[in-house]
Amino acid sequence: MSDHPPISAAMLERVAEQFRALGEPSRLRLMNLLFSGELTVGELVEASGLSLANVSKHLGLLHQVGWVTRRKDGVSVRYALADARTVALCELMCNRVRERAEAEAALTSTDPATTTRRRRG
Amino acid sequence: MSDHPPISAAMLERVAEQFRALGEPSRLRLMNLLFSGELTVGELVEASGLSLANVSKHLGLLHQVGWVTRRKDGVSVRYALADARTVALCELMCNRVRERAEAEAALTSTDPATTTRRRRG
DNA sequence: CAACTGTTCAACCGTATAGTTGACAACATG
DNA sequence: CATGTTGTCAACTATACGGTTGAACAGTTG
Repeated sequence: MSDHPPISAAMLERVAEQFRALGEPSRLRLMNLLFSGELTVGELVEASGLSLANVSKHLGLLHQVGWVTRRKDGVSVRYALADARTVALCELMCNRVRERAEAEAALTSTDPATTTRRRRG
Repeated sequence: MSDHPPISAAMLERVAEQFRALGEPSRLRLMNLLFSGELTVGELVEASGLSLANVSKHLGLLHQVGWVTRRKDGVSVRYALADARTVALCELMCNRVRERAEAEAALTSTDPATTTRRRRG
Protein backbone atom coordinates (compact mmCIF):
# COMPACT_ATOMS: atom_id res chain seq x y z
CA MET A 1 0.00 0.00 0.00
CA SER A 2 2.28 2.74 -1.15
CA ASP A 3 1.31 6.22 -2.20
CA HIS A 4 -2.22 6.55 -3.53
CA PRO A 5 -3.28 10.18 -4.02
CA PRO A 6 -6.96 11.09 -4.05
CA ILE A 7 -8.72 11.04 -7.39
CA SER A 8 -10.90 13.79 -8.82
CA ALA A 9 -14.66 13.32 -8.96
CA ALA A 10 -14.58 13.59 -12.76
CA MET A 11 -11.94 10.87 -12.98
CA LEU A 12 -13.93 8.62 -10.64
CA GLU A 13 -16.98 9.03 -12.84
CA ARG A 14 -15.01 8.18 -15.98
CA VAL A 15 -13.48 5.12 -14.37
CA ALA A 16 -16.83 4.02 -12.97
CA GLU A 17 -18.26 4.37 -16.46
CA GLN A 18 -15.67 1.90 -17.73
CA PHE A 19 -16.55 -0.65 -15.07
CA ARG A 20 -20.28 -0.07 -15.44
CA ALA A 21 -20.13 -0.78 -19.16
CA LEU A 22 -18.84 -4.26 -18.32
CA GLY A 23 -21.26 -4.72 -15.43
CA GLU A 24 -24.03 -6.22 -17.51
CA PRO A 25 -24.28 -9.89 -18.55
CA SER A 26 -25.52 -9.18 -22.07
CA ARG A 27 -22.66 -6.81 -22.80
CA LEU A 28 -20.19 -9.24 -21.25
CA ARG A 29 -21.58 -11.93 -23.53
CA LEU A 30 -21.04 -9.73 -26.59
CA MET A 31 -17.52 -8.93 -25.47
CA ASN A 32 -16.85 -12.62 -24.96
CA LEU A 33 -18.06 -13.38 -28.47
CA LEU A 34 -15.70 -10.71 -29.80
CA PHE A 35 -12.79 -12.49 -28.11
CA SER A 36 -12.67 -14.72 -31.20
CA GLY A 37 -12.42 -11.78 -33.58
CA GLU A 38 -14.34 -9.13 -35.49
CA LEU A 39 -18.06 -9.80 -35.94
CA THR A 40 -21.04 -8.07 -37.55
CA VAL A 41 -24.08 -7.02 -35.58
CA GLY A 42 -26.09 -9.76 -37.28
CA GLU A 43 -23.56 -12.40 -36.29
CA LEU A 44 -23.61 -11.18 -32.71
CA VAL A 45 -27.41 -11.25 -32.71
CA GLU A 46 -27.43 -14.85 -33.89
CA ALA A 47 -24.69 -15.97 -31.51
CA SER A 48 -26.12 -14.21 -28.48
CA GLY A 49 -29.83 -14.78 -29.02
CA LEU A 50 -30.51 -11.16 -28.12
CA SER A 51 -32.76 -8.92 -30.19
CA LEU A 52 -31.23 -6.82 -32.95
CA ALA A 53 -32.06 -3.46 -31.43
CA ASN A 54 -30.83 -4.62 -28.05
CA VAL A 55 -27.48 -5.76 -29.43
CA SER A 56 -27.10 -2.54 -31.38
CA LYS A 57 -27.80 -0.54 -28.25
CA HIS A 58 -25.29 -2.46 -26.16
CA LEU A 59 -22.65 -2.21 -28.87
CA GLY A 60 -23.31 1.51 -29.12
CA LEU A 61 -22.60 1.90 -25.43
CA LEU A 62 -19.49 -0.29 -25.53
CA HIS A 63 -18.25 1.75 -28.47
CA GLN A 64 -19.03 5.03 -26.76
CA VAL A 65 -16.89 4.17 -23.76
CA GLY A 66 -14.18 2.71 -25.98
CA TRP A 67 -14.36 -1.01 -25.37
CA VAL A 68 -15.05 -1.88 -29.02
CA THR A 69 -14.28 -0.45 -32.44
CA ARG A 70 -16.86 -0.01 -35.20
CA ARG A 71 -16.20 -0.40 -38.91
CA LYS A 72 -18.63 -0.22 -41.81
CA ASP A 73 -18.21 -3.15 -44.19
CA GLY A 74 -20.54 -2.88 -47.16
CA VAL A 75 -24.06 -3.17 -45.89
CA SER A 76 -23.13 -4.37 -42.43
CA VAL A 77 -21.11 -3.10 -39.49
CA ARG A 78 -18.22 -4.98 -37.94
CA TYR A 79 -17.34 -4.62 -34.27
CA ALA A 80 -14.11 -5.72 -32.60
CA LEU A 81 -12.37 -5.42 -29.24
CA ALA A 82 -10.59 -2.09 -28.98
CA ASP A 83 -8.41 -2.84 -26.01
CA ALA A 84 -5.97 -5.72 -25.80
CA ARG A 85 -6.34 -5.68 -22.02
CA THR A 86 -10.00 -6.66 -22.24
CA VAL A 87 -9.47 -10.40 -22.26
CA ALA A 88 -7.04 -10.31 -19.35
CA LEU A 89 -9.43 -8.10 -17.43
CA CYS A 90 -12.39 -10.44 -17.90
CA GLU A 91 -10.32 -13.49 -17.07
CA LEU A 92 -9.15 -11.81 -13.88
CA MET A 93 -12.77 -11.31 -12.89
CA CYS A 94 -13.66 -14.88 -13.83
CA ASN A 95 -10.84 -16.13 -11.60
CA ARG A 96 -12.10 -13.96 -8.75
CA VAL A 97 -15.56 -15.45 -9.09
CA ARG A 98 -14.22 -18.99 -9.22
CA GLU A 99 -12.00 -18.42 -6.20
CA ARG A 100 -14.89 -17.00 -4.23
CA ALA A 101 -17.13 -19.90 -5.25
CA GLU A 102 -14.50 -22.39 -4.12
CA ALA A 103 -13.93 -20.53 -0.87
CA GLU A 104 -17.65 -20.55 -0.14
CA ALA A 105 -17.94 -24.23 -0.98
CA ALA A 106 -15.02 -25.02 1.32
CA LEU A 107 -16.55 -23.01 4.14
CA THR A 108 -19.98 -24.56 3.98
CA SER A 109 -18.59 -28.09 3.74
CA THR A 110 -15.98 -27.83 6.51
CA ASP A 111 -17.90 -25.68 8.93
CA PRO A 112 -21.65 -26.00 8.59
CA ALA A 113 -22.16 -24.65 12.12
CA THR A 114 -20.97 -21.16 11.26
CA THR A 115 -23.42 -20.97 8.41
CA THR A 116 -26.31 -20.64 10.82
CA ARG A 117 -26.38 -16.89 10.62
CA ARG A 118 -26.65 -14.96 13.82
CA ARG A 119 -30.13 -13.73 14.35
CA ARG A 120 -31.40 -11.79 17.22
CA GLY A 121 -32.78 -14.10 19.88
CA MET B 1 -7.25 -14.28 -30.24
CA SER B 2 -6.88 -17.87 -29.21
CA ASP B 3 -9.53 -20.24 -27.94
CA HIS B 4 -12.22 -18.62 -25.83
CA PRO B 5 -15.06 -21.00 -24.93
CA PRO B 6 -18.53 -19.65 -24.24
CA ILE B 7 -19.36 -18.76 -20.67
CA SER B 8 -22.45 -19.85 -18.77
CA ALA B 9 -25.17 -17.31 -18.05
CA ALA B 10 -24.64 -17.77 -14.31
CA MET B 11 -20.94 -17.07 -14.67
CA LEU B 12 -21.61 -13.98 -16.77
CA GLU B 13 -23.96 -12.68 -14.09
CA ARG B 14 -21.38 -13.27 -11.36
CA VAL B 15 -18.65 -11.55 -13.34
CA ALA B 16 -20.95 -8.67 -14.25
CA GLU B 17 -21.73 -8.32 -10.56
CA GLN B 18 -18.03 -7.81 -9.84
CA PHE B 19 -17.72 -5.09 -12.47
CA ARG B 20 -21.01 -3.47 -11.45
CA ALA B 21 -19.86 -3.17 -7.83
CA LEU B 22 -16.98 -1.00 -9.07
CA GLY B 23 -19.14 0.90 -11.54
CA GLU B 24 -20.17 3.62 -9.13
CA PRO B 25 -18.12 6.72 -8.24
CA SER B 26 -18.95 6.66 -4.52
CA ARG B 27 -17.87 3.04 -4.15
CA LEU B 28 -14.76 3.71 -6.20
CA ARG B 29 -13.99 6.59 -3.87
CA LEU B 30 -14.32 4.33 -0.83
CA MET B 31 -12.11 1.71 -2.45
CA ASN B 32 -9.56 4.40 -3.25
CA LEU B 33 -9.54 5.53 0.38
CA LEU B 34 -8.95 1.94 1.44
CA PHE B 35 -5.86 1.82 -0.78
CA SER B 36 -4.00 3.40 2.13
CA GLY B 37 -5.13 0.76 4.61
CA GLU B 38 -7.86 -0.44 6.91
CA LEU B 39 -10.43 2.20 7.93
CA THR B 40 -13.56 2.38 10.07
CA VAL B 41 -16.94 3.35 8.65
CA GLY B 42 -16.72 6.65 10.53
CA GLU B 43 -13.33 7.45 9.03
CA LEU B 44 -14.62 6.66 5.57
CA VAL B 45 -17.65 8.87 6.16
CA GLU B 46 -15.45 11.78 7.16
CA ALA B 47 -12.97 11.26 4.33
CA SER B 48 -15.60 10.80 1.65
CA GLY B 49 -18.17 13.33 2.74
CA LEU B 50 -20.93 10.81 2.11
CA SER B 51 -23.70 10.15 4.61
CA LEU B 52 -23.21 7.42 7.18
CA ALA B 53 -26.03 5.19 5.98
CA ASN B 54 -24.91 5.62 2.41
CA VAL B 55 -21.34 4.58 3.18
CA SER B 56 -22.55 1.62 5.18
CA LYS B 57 -24.75 0.53 2.31
CA HIS B 58 -21.96 0.79 -0.24
CA LEU B 59 -19.55 -1.05 2.04
CA GLY B 60 -22.15 -3.75 2.58
CA LEU B 61 -22.38 -4.29 -1.15
CA LEU B 62 -18.61 -4.25 -1.66
CA HIS B 63 -18.30 -6.78 1.14
CA GLN B 64 -21.08 -8.95 -0.26
CA VAL B 65 -19.33 -9.31 -3.60
CA GLY B 66 -15.97 -9.77 -1.91
CA TRP B 67 -14.09 -6.57 -2.67
CA VAL B 68 -13.58 -5.64 1.00
CA THR B 69 -13.24 -7.44 4.33
CA ARG B 70 -15.12 -6.47 7.49
CA ARG B 71 -13.76 -6.72 11.03
CA LYS B 72 -15.33 -5.64 14.30
CA ASP B 73 -12.94 -3.59 16.42
CA GLY B 74 -14.49 -2.60 19.73
CA VAL B 75 -17.43 -0.39 19.04
CA SER B 76 -16.58 0.26 15.41
CA VAL B 77 -16.11 -1.77 12.23
CA ARG B 78 -12.97 -1.76 10.15
CA TYR B 79 -13.03 -2.36 6.42
CA ALA B 80 -10.08 -3.22 4.20
CA LEU B 81 -9.37 -4.28 0.62
CA ALA B 82 -9.87 -8.02 0.24
CA ASP B 83 -8.17 -8.49 -3.09
CA ALA B 84 -4.59 -7.50 -3.83
CA ARG B 85 -5.54 -7.14 -7.49
CA THR B 86 -7.87 -4.25 -6.73
CA VAL B 87 -5.31 -1.50 -6.99
CA ALA B 88 -3.85 -2.81 -10.23
CA LEU B 89 -7.35 -3.16 -11.63
CA CYS B 90 -8.31 0.43 -10.82
CA GLU B 91 -5.04 1.77 -12.13
CA LEU B 92 -5.57 -0.09 -15.38
CA MET B 93 -8.94 1.61 -15.74
CA CYS B 94 -7.47 4.99 -14.86
CA ASN B 95 -4.84 4.53 -17.56
CA ARG B 96 -7.54 3.62 -20.06
CA VAL B 97 -9.43 6.80 -19.24
CA ARG B 98 -6.30 8.92 -19.51
CA GLU B 99 -5.35 7.34 -22.82
CA ARG B 100 -8.79 7.95 -24.24
CA ALA B 101 -8.77 11.54 -23.02
CA GLU B 102 -5.41 12.12 -24.69
CA ALA B 103 -6.56 10.44 -27.89
CA GLU B 104 -9.65 12.63 -28.00
CA ALA B 105 -7.61 15.75 -27.32
CA ALA B 106 -5.20 14.82 -30.11
CA LEU B 107 -8.08 14.23 -32.53
CA THR B 108 -9.84 17.51 -31.86
CA SER B 109 -6.60 19.47 -32.19
CA THR B 110 -5.26 17.80 -35.35
CA ASP B 111 -8.54 17.28 -37.16
CA PRO B 112 -11.02 20.00 -36.33
CA ALA B 113 -12.99 19.33 -39.52
CA THR B 114 -14.26 15.97 -38.35
CA THR B 115 -15.39 17.46 -35.06
CA THR B 116 -17.96 19.75 -36.63
CA ARG B 117 -20.65 17.29 -35.62
CA ARG B 118 -20.20 18.61 -32.12
CA ARG B 119 -19.60 22.00 -30.64
CA ARG B 120 -16.10 23.07 -29.77
CA GLY B 121 -14.92 22.98 -33.39
C1' DC C 1 -30.05 -0.99 33.97
C1' DA C 2 -29.71 3.49 31.35
C1' DA C 3 -27.35 6.48 28.32
C1' DC C 4 -24.20 7.07 24.54
C1' DT C 5 -21.59 5.87 20.30
C1' DG C 6 -20.98 3.47 15.99
C1' DT C 7 -23.16 0.79 12.58
C1' DT C 8 -26.72 -1.67 10.09
C1' DC C 9 -31.38 -2.26 8.29
C1' DA C 10 -35.95 -1.17 6.13
C1' DA C 11 -38.94 1.83 3.74
C1' DC C 12 -39.34 5.34 0.59
C1' DC C 13 -38.45 8.42 -3.59
C1' DG C 14 -36.31 9.80 -7.86
C1' DT C 15 -33.53 8.64 -11.52
C1' DA C 16 -31.09 5.59 -14.65
C1' DT C 17 -31.26 1.86 -17.68
C1' DA C 18 -32.37 -2.95 -19.96
C1' DG C 19 -35.38 -4.54 -23.31
C1' DT C 20 -39.21 -3.99 -26.72
C1' DT C 21 -41.46 -1.87 -30.67
C1' DG C 22 -41.75 0.86 -34.65
C1' DA C 23 -39.82 4.35 -37.60
C1' DC C 24 -35.98 5.55 -40.28
C1' DA C 25 -31.14 5.84 -42.42
C1' DA C 26 -27.35 3.64 -45.36
C1' DC C 27 -26.14 0.70 -48.77
C1' DA C 28 -26.90 -2.73 -52.43
C1' DT C 29 -29.56 -4.61 -56.46
C1' DG C 30 -32.89 -4.85 -60.29
C1' DC D 1 -36.67 4.69 -58.62
C1' DA D 2 -38.53 0.60 -55.85
C1' DT D 3 -37.18 -3.08 -52.90
C1' DG D 4 -34.56 -5.79 -49.68
C1' DT D 5 -30.99 -5.97 -46.19
C1' DT D 6 -28.57 -4.25 -42.17
C1' DG D 7 -28.27 -1.39 -38.45
C1' DT D 8 -29.45 2.81 -35.62
C1' DC D 9 -32.54 5.85 -33.12
C1' DA D 10 -36.56 7.39 -30.33
C1' DA D 11 -40.31 6.42 -27.32
C1' DC D 12 -42.06 3.51 -24.00
C1' DT D 13 -42.48 0.23 -19.80
C1' DA D 14 -40.61 -2.24 -16.00
C1' DT D 15 -37.12 -2.82 -12.94
C1' DA D 16 -32.86 -1.74 -10.36
C1' DC D 17 -30.37 1.20 -7.65
C1' DG D 18 -28.39 5.54 -5.23
C1' DG D 19 -29.42 8.43 -1.53
C1' DT D 20 -32.19 9.92 2.49
C1' DT D 21 -34.67 9.18 6.81
C1' DG D 22 -35.77 6.94 10.96
C1' DA D 23 -35.71 2.78 13.64
C1' DA D 24 -33.11 -1.06 15.57
C1' DC D 25 -28.93 -3.35 17.12
C1' DA D 26 -24.17 -4.01 19.41
C1' DG D 27 -20.53 -2.47 22.38
C1' DT D 28 -18.89 0.72 25.92
C1' DT D 29 -19.38 3.52 30.01
C1' DG D 30 -21.49 5.14 34.37
